[in-house]
Amino acid sequence: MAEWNISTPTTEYYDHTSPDLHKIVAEVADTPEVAIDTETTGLTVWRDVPLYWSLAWGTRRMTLNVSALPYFEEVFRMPNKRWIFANAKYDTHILANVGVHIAGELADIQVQHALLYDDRSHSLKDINEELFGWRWADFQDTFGRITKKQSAEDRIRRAENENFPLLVEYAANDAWGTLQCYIELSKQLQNAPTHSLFRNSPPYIETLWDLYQKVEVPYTKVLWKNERNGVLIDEEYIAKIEPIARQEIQALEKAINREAGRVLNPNSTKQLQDYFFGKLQLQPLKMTKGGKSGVRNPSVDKGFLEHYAATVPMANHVLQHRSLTKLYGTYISGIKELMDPHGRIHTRYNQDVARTGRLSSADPNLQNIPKAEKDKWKLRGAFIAPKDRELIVADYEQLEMRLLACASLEPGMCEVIHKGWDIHMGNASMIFGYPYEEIKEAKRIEKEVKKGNLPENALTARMHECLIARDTVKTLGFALIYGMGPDKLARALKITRAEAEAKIVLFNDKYPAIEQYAQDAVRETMETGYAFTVLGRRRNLPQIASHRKDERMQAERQARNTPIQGSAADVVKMAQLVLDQLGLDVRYDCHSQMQVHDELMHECPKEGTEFLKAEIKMFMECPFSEHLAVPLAVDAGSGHSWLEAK
DNA sequence: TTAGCGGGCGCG
DNA sequence: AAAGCGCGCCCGCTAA
Repeated sequence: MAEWNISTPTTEYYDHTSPDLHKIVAEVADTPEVAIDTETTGLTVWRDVPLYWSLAWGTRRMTLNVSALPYFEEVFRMPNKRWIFANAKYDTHILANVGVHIAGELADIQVQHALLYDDRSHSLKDINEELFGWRWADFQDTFGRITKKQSAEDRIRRAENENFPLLVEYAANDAWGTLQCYIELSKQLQNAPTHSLFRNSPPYIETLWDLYQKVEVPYTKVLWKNERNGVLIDEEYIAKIEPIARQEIQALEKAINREAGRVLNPNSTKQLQDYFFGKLQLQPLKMTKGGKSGVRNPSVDKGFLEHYAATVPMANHVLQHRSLTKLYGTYISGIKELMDPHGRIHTRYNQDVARTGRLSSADPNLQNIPKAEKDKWKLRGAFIAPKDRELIVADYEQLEMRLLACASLEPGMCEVIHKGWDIHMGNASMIFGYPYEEIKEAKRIEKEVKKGNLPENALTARMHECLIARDTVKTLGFALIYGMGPDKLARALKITRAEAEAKIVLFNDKYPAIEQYAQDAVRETMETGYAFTVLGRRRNLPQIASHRKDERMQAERQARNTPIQGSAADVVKMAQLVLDQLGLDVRYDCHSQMQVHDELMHECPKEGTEFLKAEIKMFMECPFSEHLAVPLAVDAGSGHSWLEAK
């Protein structure tokens, strides 16, 4: 009858009154690997609690009432157990909310699945369908849709009364499906050989199982701690900005309506297109992609608006309106709902979404908060340390460039790094021939002029040339390895296409190993089907053999980029693991609370700041040190807020 | 009323 | 003919 390739034993049910409960507790205590899942009041990790939970091992599957949870407390404290989850961080937050802390290992089938099949969905139900052809009704189909009026708790409570067996079956399916996936995916990981991007690679990664078990499993707990700690938000700071921001936005909207002579919503792409290209008959600079319908329209993006900002008042107004409303919606009016009762926000770090192995961050996304230079309200100033504590912010200096040097072994670039030169100034010197000291001096003078300590004319024409060379080479480096075309490069550098092409030729002439690396990366991906990182993480790129040229070219650019971006992610990940293993939290009350790709933020007692800053810097610089052709460098600062610490 | 998509844009 | 990569969020628009 069943179409799926999986058996589903009869489901057991227990609560605190079940006479056999002590037997189950004893059995779980004797079982080394147990799958577990929770059904909860909602999805907010710092607030919601379990209502039911389910277990599966061997041929047993059961749903338990939350009232049975306390009887397992000792079992959860046992250190040598492996608890198998689908999205381990979520369930362990929910359990921690009722005082249950898991000492054993946190296995996660979503993380496993992401290592093997980076380009597919990693949700529990999708994985089961993919592996076994087994799909059971999801939460919504079982309990009804969660809306503003009907919470997850409401839905489950109703099922409790109306169709209890259905609830019991649903919860047990989740744990059972998780267990079956774990068994299958573990096998597949063990049978998946991999290798490092570098020949002199870390020797401890031979299969994807090694990567999973040695890196990703402990990393889940590190992320859990980061999420749990959260970051303190200065509520007064936000409250002070809010009315000012709202007023500025309203003033701009008034100006826009006056200019248009009617009500014009500046957030509407369509209305803007009508205005600029219909009413004003402006010349489009480029077209949008067209999307599903394939209808390409003239773009009203930032580039277009900036082009007309000086001559068309509306363009200038819309430009300002965009940057203000973006910040307001996301970080001023939006952030309050995400704060816990102690004023902290708890972002979710997603370990299995970015194809390169990077993290992503959501609710809120802490990885795209504006930099201070661009942000008139200085939102980073709202991220603070509590009284008597301090924030330490440490970030890698040009991590991707250093890894590119390692991957390409380009002698010029390696030399620049070994000399301890600033990478972009050094590269500019190597490629355009200006003496390094002269570029450095030009940069110094520029800084003084900007500060107002020196007059404008302190910057000579020659110095100006030096600075242009430095900016050019910085853009060139990123552009070329990732496959940017000469057209876009010309636009980025504000030069002609012919000039851009000449600069590309010069760059490749002086740094030939860079383009060689890129070609090797593409060739390896064509041969193996994968792009590899330093830890042997691999990204499936089947489109590299596509007969469609645009698809193939995109895959080629991804094949160039992934080893660098992914290896950078590996480095930071290893650094976080090392810092966690040092036990800075238990030994010095110093807690990691944020990762922004190449930057880590810790919160510590004020008096420990200087020591801990040095400690963090040292251990961030050490991952893979014996395997890399050039050293890594970390810049660490501290302060009361994110703004001050940088 | 809601879901999904696309445009646009912030970060590294 | 045209070509950086990787994310998440806001908004408007459209379909159901």
